[in-house]
Amino acid sequence: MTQDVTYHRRPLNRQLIVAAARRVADSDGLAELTLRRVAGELGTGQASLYRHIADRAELLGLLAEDLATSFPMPGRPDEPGEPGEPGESAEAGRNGWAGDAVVGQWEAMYAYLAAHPWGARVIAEGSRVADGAHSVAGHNLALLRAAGLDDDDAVRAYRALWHLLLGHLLDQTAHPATPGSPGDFSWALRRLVAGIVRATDAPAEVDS
Amino acid sequence: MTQDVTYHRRPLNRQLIVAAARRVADSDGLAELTLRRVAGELGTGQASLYRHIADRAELLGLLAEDLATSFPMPGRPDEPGEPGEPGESAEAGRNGWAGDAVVGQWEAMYAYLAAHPWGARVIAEGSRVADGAHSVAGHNLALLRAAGLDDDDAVRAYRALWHLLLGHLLDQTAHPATPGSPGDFSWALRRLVAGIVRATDAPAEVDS
DNA sequence: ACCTGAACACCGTTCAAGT
DNA sequence: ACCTGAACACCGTTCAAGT
Repeated sequence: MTQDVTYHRRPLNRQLIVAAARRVADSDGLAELTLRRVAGELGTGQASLYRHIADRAELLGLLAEDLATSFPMPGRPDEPGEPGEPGESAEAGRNGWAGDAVVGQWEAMYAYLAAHPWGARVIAEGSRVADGAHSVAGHNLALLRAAGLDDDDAVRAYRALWHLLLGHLLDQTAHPATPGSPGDFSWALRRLVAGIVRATDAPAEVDS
Repeated sequence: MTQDVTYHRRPLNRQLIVAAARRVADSDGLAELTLRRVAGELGTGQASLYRHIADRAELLGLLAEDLATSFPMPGRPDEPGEPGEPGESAEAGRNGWAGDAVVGQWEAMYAYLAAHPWGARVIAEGSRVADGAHSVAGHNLALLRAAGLDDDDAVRAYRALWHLLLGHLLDQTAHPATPGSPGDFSWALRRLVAGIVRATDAPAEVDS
């Protein structure tokens, strides 16, 4: 029982490279994520990495995809969400307002990405939208359609929510000492969702 | 007609360095903005720059501040806004809805920053919020208070609008080929402003 | 006193030489 | 056939040597 996992050598596939890169980014930040460092983490030379990845940009893209595949979806049964307090997230979507599920989903995404400060930057810089984000994108579009949006508006709303999240996270990692940021995103998120959802079912309220 | 301006040499103050950096960023992008390139643009050695700036991060900060000082404020008299079509921006704020002025202001800011793709990145990465942004920040807070928000909510709303703008611009520069992005920001902006403004004066509407 | 060419310590990437 | 040490072309930054 000396070891079984931590002594990965030989095969050196993309999985191992991405895992090592994620380890470096989580522990020491994106600035320390150099190919030399990743190669050293795997006990190999830096040139060996180029047999499995095209360049550093592709590695960052794989990292973004790796992160995106495990986005939380607290509304769904088999998804973890926040392990500590599932009550708050589960409550969203049961109440009357159609936007609650959307708010809960994006608060979970915020908490998830806030735990990986490099994530927002990698996704923002990624030349391609992570394909692994398809499942969470589909889930979000379904939530938005359930709130009364048509297909076009659901896509626009998804992008708007994503941009708000991205801007908040990037500003946060750049200025970590700013006061009251955790609640700030929640405040903004609820206003944006309110503006989106009310715009679709409000016309009857306003016109009559 | 040989030249009269383009031949700056000798003094080499911060102003000239920032202007040269801005020229490089505008023409060739942020990736080409190296200290060697800026020094070459000014006809001097790269080491000479360090007598006027501490390091590259400070230069980017000065660049962000330079950009922030000339943010458009279309509602105010002596501010340029969009030189081509002042009618659209001036119209905002005259109509009944209190959010129109806010929407017009942020659409002008979007147009301004979209013309300088490096701007959003430089501001996002800047270790300090550009001090030159104080005037536009004050203007925005005034507009938000005029829309009925108290001081705390005005600050939160300003941050939320800024994050939405930042996320939109960064996503746009990363994926330039995305369809329908110009209208997308306007769509999201109007929903966010609606959610912010209605949340303050809506209670009377909902309760009664 | 002030400026700056050359050097230093990195980085991503490539390639000829190893097995 | 597959891997990799050493080299290449950059980068930001520093410093001793110039004027």
